[in-house]
Amino acid sequence: MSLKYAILGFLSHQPMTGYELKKAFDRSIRHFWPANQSQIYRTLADLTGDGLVDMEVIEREERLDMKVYHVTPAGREELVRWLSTPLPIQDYREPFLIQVYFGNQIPDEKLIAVLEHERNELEGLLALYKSLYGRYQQQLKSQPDSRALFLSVSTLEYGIASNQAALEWLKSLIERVQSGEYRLKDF
Amino acid sequence: MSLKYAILGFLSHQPMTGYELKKAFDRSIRHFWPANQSQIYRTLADLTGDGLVDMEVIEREERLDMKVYHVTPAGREELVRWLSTPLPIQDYREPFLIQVYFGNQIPDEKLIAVLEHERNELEGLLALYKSLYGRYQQQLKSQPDSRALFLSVSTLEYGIASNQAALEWLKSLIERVQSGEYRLKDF
DNA sequence: CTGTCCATGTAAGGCGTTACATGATTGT
DNA sequence: ACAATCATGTAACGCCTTACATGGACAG
Repeated sequence: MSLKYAILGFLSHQPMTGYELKKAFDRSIRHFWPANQSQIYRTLADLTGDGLVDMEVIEREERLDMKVYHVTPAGREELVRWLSTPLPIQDYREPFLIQVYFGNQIPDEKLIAVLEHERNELEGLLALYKSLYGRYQQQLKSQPDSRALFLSVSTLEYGIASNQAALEWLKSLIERVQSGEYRLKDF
Repeated sequence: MSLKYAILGFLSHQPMTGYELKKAFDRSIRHFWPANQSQIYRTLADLTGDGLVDMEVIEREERLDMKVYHVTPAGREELVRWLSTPLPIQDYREPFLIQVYFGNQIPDEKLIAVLEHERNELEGLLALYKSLYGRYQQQLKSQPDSRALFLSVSTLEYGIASNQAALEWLKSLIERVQSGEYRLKDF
C-alpha cells in the first residue's frame, strides 16, 4: 500500500488537510501515483488509527471545521523504513498493448486509427511533462544544491524518458504497419 | 475490463481450458497484462453468462472433467469492436518513484541501495525480454509476411524500448546522486 | 514417496473508482 | 444568479491478489 507512504511523505513536509493533500497529489505525483479524494480521506483515517498521523480539528466560525493532519514520530520512522526498503518490481498493465497484440483481427485502417490515437495521447502527455520540467530547470538553477528538489524533479525525467521511448516505438510501428514491411528492430 | 478481451483474443486463436489460458497469459502477455488463475476462471464464468463464450465439458475416464471454452459469434464481434476502439490513456502507478520523490528523507547510502536494487531488477527484465525477442526475430525471418506474429512481437519491442530508457535514466540518476551534482537533463 | 503437472474452483480481503451528499465563500 | 473553490465525507461496486481446497497422473 504505497498511497499510505505518499501521504506520510507529503505530511512530513508540512501538516495539511485532506483537501490540500489531494491538491498536492495532483500538482506533483499524479504522473506516477494518481489518488482520488475518497481514497485520501479513507487512508487518512487508517493512518490515524495506526498512530502514524495525528489529527487536529480547527474550528472556524461560520465555516465547516477543518482537520489538519500531521505525522507522528512513529509515522516518520515508518516512512523512513519504507523509503529504505527495496521493492519488488511492479506489475505493469497496459490495455493498449492488448489491442496491438491481437491487432491482426482488425484491418489496417482501424488498427492505424487506434495507433494514431495513442500517439496523440502520448504526444500530449510528453508536451505536458516537458513544460513542467522546463519550469523546474529554472528553479533548480537558483538552488543548485537542493537534493530534495532534484530528486522530486527527477521523477519527471523518468516520465519523459520512458514515454519518449514509447512514442518513438509507436511511430515506427505505425510506419511498419502502413508499409506492410514487418521487420523487427535490432537492440 | 481488459482481461475479458485478452481472453477473447486467446480463445479466438483456439478453444482452450482455463488452465491452458493461464499458461498462454504467462507465456505471452504477462509483461503487459499479468493475470492469475482465479481471475481467469471468474472471468470465463462472466463471459459465458454474457454469451460471449461457450463451454464444452469433456468427460475423461479416470480424470476430472475438462471445460473447453470457445468464442461465440457475439464474442468475436465484441472483440473486434473493442480492438477498434481507442482507449483513454492509462493511469500509471510506480511505487518506486514515490521512493525517489521523497528520497531526500533518507541518506545517500540507503537511497543508492534502493536505486541499485531497482537497477538490477530492470537489467534482469531487459535481459529476459531481449532473449525472448531474439527468438522471435528468427521466427519472423521464416515467415516475413506474418502480420499476426509481427504485431504480437512488437509489444515486446515496446517493453524493451521503454525499460531501456528507464534504465538509462536510472543509471544517470545514480551517478548524479553519488557525485552530488544535481543537474537536470536537457530534452 | 515426494513433488510437480494437470485442472478445477471458492473465500476473503485490499485497493481503487464513481457517484452521491452537504454547505459556506468567492469570483464573474 | 451561477459556477468554482474550499472542505468534509459515505456508499456501492469492481478488479485483483492471496490463500485455501481437491484430486488424479507421472517422473525421479
